[in-house]
Amino acid sequence: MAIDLRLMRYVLAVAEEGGFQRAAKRLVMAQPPLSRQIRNLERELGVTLFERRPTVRLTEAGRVFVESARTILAESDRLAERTVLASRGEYGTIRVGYIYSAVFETLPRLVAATGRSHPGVTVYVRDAWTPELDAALLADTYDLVLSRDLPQRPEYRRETLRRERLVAVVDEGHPLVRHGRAGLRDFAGQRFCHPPRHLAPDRYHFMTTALERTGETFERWESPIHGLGHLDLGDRRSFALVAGSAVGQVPVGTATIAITDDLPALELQMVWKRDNTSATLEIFIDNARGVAHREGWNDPA
Amino acid sequence: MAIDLRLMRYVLAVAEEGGFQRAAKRLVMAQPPLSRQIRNLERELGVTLFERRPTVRLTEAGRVFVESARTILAESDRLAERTVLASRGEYGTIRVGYIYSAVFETLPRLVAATGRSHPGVTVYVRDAWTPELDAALLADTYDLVLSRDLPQRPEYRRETLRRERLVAVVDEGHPLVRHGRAGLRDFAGQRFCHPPRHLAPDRYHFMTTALERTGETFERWESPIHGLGHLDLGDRRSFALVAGSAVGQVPVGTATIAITDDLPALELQMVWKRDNTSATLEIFIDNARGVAHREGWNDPA
DNA sequence: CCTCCGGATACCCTGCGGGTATGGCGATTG
DNA sequence: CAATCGCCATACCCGCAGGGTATCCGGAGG
Repeated sequence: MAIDLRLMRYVLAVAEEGGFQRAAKRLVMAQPPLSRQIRNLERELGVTLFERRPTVRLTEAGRVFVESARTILAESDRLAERTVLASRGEYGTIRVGYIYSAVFETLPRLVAATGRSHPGVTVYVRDAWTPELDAALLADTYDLVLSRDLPQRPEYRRETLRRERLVAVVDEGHPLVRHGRAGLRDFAGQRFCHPPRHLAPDRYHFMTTALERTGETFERWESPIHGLGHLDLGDRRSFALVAGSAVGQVPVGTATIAITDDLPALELQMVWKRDNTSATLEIFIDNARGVAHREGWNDPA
Repeated sequence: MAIDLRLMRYVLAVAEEGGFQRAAKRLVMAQPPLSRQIRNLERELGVTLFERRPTVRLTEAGRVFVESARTILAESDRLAERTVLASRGEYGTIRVGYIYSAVFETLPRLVAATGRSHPGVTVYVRDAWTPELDAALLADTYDLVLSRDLPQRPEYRRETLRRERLVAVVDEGHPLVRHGRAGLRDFAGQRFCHPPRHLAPDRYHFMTTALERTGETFERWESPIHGLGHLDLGDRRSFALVAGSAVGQVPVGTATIAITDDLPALELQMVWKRDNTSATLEIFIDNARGVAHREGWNDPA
């Protein structure tokens, strides 16, 4: 015979009530079977858990038993609760991969909203570049990905989460800063800084065609490192282009300038696999839709 | 009905074997009752734990259940084991208070020996001065105390653990260092540094009488702080007196000099309360006796 | 010495958990 | 496409673990 939760409850009741009769009352049962159960347990373990005379008190071994039993019982109580929550997707983990530019404002909002409405949901987040996100999503390493130009695949479902205008990031001493806004051609001849080209080819294409359409020429500089390396501008004739949600979040020493050109908006998309049936994922997606709606993420700003 | 450990084992078996028949086999039972138990559980929770067609697989909720169930089962397995160990004193906590001078060598040896022979025993240690140790022992805050001159009380049992000669601690540039040994009168006129007098009155008395018996006079300096403050000697005409086990353990910049006077040995005693029936305490005491015997702690060195 | 309180013992009985036989559904194969 | 096989579900039976009632016993208090 193995020790089961019932026996733990019995021992706990006797320990806490300090007597078999009171404990039996609390357990809504008669005293003799309770006494017998505990005696059987003691015989099986070969250990006395209670001194009974002159008064019922825990032995040292009893104290150890009670201590462990308490945590086990507490954990088992939560087991049922958690399982029910999990069936509705309200308990569990969702793994979200995202491109760097989502870290400024979009991702934190989503995580915060999910955490507030569903405290049992853990959102695991990790940044990466587009090719890595694609591979991870395919391999089911992530449940959902926030990206701009993930390849089209039949097994993917995608939804546009946010539309953003471009803004330029420049050194705070840059001559255009005081206007606050500028056209791309105002940057003619200056140095365009961008992230490693092979890590975000579509994005690179989007930006270079925008620059070419101005008819002007630009110097170029490709940052060798991931992340926000291309924002380390270094002088007053360099500029980078990022999504509008970065405004107010760029590194110290830099400033943002709104771009007035009539360009198609940058789209940030949520992408997940059609066959991913996780209810937690559903909840996260619904939440994201709600946030996008409330915050007006569909009108480029 | 509540979820009990048996059900957790069932779910776990089905999850790990990937089928009801194999799981039943592992559980040494027939398949139908197993299926029924799990279906009842699912009904009670109002949650499906397994997809059964086309193949038996865990649902999201099932994964959460299994995850929690694993830790609960592991913990319950340990419960019985720990309880049995505890009945022999081999699992539990013992709280040991000690005076600073035991920290050099004596206490670590005892803790290490106990940890090696009884991995389930946690030794909680705390240093303090004699009056504090006395109060804590009386109040059952500690189970055992290592001290030199605790008051005699009828409820205490005590045993001498170690006899030690005095050694002097001096700055490493002190003129007597190169001899390695000296009589107390060789320190005549120098500054005797000692811990706060009211915190170890008997020790203070022991040392001052030893100094007075030389017929010489000494300057005195009472450190205002606890701990090893009185070993912060500062010049080459100061000395402190400590128990011999401190040799090789004193702060950098200081050195020890053996004292050749024929003085009564310093006794380090274990003291505990007669009515403390903790089996863990017994084990610790037996261990300490063993270490003292093996290390020859009874002949002053 | 008696009483009373509380745990232990003796004995009964019910229902839960497990067994056997069999049905049903989906996938695989000639 | 039919037949077969694998595997889980259903139906029904049974034994015993666990709970109930009645009673005994030991120690503390008056």
